[in-house]
Amino acid sequence: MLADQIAKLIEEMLEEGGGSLDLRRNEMALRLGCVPSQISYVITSRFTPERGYIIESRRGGGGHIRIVRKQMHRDEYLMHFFCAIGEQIEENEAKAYLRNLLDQELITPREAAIVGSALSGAALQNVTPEGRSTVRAQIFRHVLLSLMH
Amino acid sequence: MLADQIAKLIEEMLEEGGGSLDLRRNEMALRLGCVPSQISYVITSRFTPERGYIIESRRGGGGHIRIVRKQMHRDEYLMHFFCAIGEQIEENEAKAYLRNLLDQELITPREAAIVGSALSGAALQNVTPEGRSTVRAQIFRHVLLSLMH
DNA sequence: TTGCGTTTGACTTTGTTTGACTTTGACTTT
DNA sequence: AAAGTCAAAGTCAAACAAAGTCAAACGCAA
Repeated sequence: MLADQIAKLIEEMLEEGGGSLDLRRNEMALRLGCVPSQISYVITSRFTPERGYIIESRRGGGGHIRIVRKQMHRDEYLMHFFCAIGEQIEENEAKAYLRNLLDQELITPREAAIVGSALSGAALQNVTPEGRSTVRAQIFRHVLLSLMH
Repeated sequence: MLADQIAKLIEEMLEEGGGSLDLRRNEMALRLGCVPSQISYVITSRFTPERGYIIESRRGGGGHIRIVRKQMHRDEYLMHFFCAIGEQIEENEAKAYLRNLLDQELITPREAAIVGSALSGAALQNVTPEGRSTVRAQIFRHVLLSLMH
């Protein structure tokens, strides 16, 4: 299958690039004889943050797509929290998790304060009360993902 | 890419000028083999006030462009951002501010990543698109407040 | 035969490069 | 001084060069 070939190629390139790579979408598509958005598809479906990849890109002349593989050693711990949070989370529950992360020395006190304030009811006052804990969970999970990178 | 080369050169010159520099647009364009307005483009797209630069210039014979990197003091700087953010802020804009905070060493790269992900469109996907930039601004401002303490 | 992952291509958005034209300022000439 | 000249920088829109988005079509396995 096309998508698999592309994924394989990207993996090879990642391998030889020591875990990171810059690619030009159009060029690669041309090389493989496929449509450029196919490359995007493969990247968004296979090289997701959940699977340990960071993607960044730039459009316009001289644009590119950068893929970085983050070595997962003990990020499983963070993943544990990630899963534990679920779809919704209350402020005090979030605070408890943060304390926990702090205890495990997975974040610094300053970082805990930053995240705590981002998740506070005050910061989310413009979100409807019903939506708040969902939004809070979403933000928290993204923060955890960013810690894995 | 041309624009990147120019930006790099300007940064080097800024460095060696201790944070400020005078340049002659035409001369520089000639040196780099590009059209003069390309220099203007780089300056307006990369050395913006938002990223902490002040630009002044004079036309006519003996004209020049002066670029100054401004450094403020911690809380002043944070307060500046706090005000600059206003009621709403787009993701791109927020990223630019974060880069700036990082440059000023008011936050660490890890903290920038954390806040960046908390403010990302993905983290706020459960907020209505219309409300998103308002919520983002609110969160960002609270994070800044937490940095002042 | 339905549903999910895949493939495609039209369209959008973002970023860059160029060049024609305008404005400004210093200097020179009347 | 006023007017003219020329050497800057400024402005702006068009052309170009990417990547992103999205929905429709496709195809296979349950």
